[in-house]
Amino acid sequence: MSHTLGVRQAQKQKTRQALLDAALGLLEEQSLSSLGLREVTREVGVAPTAFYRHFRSIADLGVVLVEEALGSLHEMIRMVVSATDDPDERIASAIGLIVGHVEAHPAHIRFIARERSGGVRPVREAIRGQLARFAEEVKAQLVKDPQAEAWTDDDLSMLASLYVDQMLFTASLVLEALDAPPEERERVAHVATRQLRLISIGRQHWLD
Amino acid sequence: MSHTLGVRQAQKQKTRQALLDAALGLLEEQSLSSLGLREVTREVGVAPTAFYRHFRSIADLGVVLVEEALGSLHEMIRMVVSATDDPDERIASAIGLIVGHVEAHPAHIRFIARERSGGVRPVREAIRGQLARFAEEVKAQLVKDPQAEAWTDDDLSMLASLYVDQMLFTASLVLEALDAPPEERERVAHVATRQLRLISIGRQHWLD
DNA sequence: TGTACATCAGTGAACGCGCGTTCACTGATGTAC
DNA sequence: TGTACATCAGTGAACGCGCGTTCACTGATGTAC
Repeated sequence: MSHTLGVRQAQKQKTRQALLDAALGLLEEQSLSSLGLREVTREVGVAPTAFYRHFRSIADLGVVLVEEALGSLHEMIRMVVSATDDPDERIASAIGLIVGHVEAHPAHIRFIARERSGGVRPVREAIRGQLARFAEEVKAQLVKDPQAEAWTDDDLSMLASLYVDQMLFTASLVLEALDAPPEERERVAHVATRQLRLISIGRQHWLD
Repeated sequence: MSHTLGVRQAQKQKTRQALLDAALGLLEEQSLSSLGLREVTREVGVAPTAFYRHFRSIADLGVVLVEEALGSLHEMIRMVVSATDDPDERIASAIGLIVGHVEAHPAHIRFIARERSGGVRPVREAIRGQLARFAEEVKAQLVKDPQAEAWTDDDLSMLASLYVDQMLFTASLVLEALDAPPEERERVAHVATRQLRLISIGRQHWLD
């Protein structure tokens, strides 16, 4: 068990992860630019100075959180796009995956939605970069679809980024309704489904 | 000239507006939750305590900024929706209006995009409320369209909120490209145009 | 028009507080022989 | 296996600083007669 990591390294990793988790928890109620280093260490129960053994600054920690949060999203997007061929089934499965993902990682989604245009530049840029990578990935999937044969490269990029943004937007809708009564949550899922369907219909008739 | 407002009231309004303008300027580089009261008064050149003659807190000032920023957006959305009948012309005019608006009020747009999911609850809620009002307004316009006759009420609401979100999203795309070279700005406008067109096509075939 | 008093936007000193960062330290873990 | 030394994650005291908020104030503007 300890043949890969010494006790010391393992403990260090544990503290580092505790700092990340504490920060993410505190960010449910505030944004990164107002999060204090002492707040985070207090939550974890270590001295403020211990922070510097792991991160240069709060902004630095924020960039790591971006990677953590979007790593899990990555996996979800792959599943969404590689679903069945029938458009309505694909949409239903996408909504289901998004709802499941938001329920499993609400704090990650909130963090990304909030800091995407937040006040900390390196974090904003890390998010933008990752979302661009997602769009490329989605585009690579779209290319495989026979429906896409006659599409220009630019139009495929446009469609891919529209999908990525719509997905993130749907995720924040779902997030807002997380603590709402079930009928409100169903309404949100229903609206999101039809928004995706409208985009899907536009896609089918794009070349008419 | 002073039959409606005394010299004292006029001066007070001027200081108040200066505080709002200074705050908006400072918010180009940070988010509301990290903006300090002393920062704002320093920028204006008044004593920190003067702030309290106009606002209870920074969050309070933020809510006023929301009204100011979305007041001007209001007007723009009305113009966008009430454009000509031809879909492509309508889209071109919408993009033109959005670009013009972003160029005229970049700080307002940045503020709304940033604080829409930012860390200050009352501000977030003020924005959400105003955007819901926009969606209703757009829906009222959509109802007048003969194309919409057979649409259900729910689907019209869905389409209206999709339009509002897409418009805000387009505005933030344009904002990001504001200082970019002209070819990048054209590319953004082009992508935004085709995204709106795809939605428009989906709308035309919704009932097929 | 002139005078006497009331209002109130903006002032400036003072406060207690929590912040980020520095520094020399400690003591458990790791390594070499 | 045992010993002697090196490493380094986490500590705790100390610092200077800017923050939000309080308070009694000042002096120009407003009002009543």
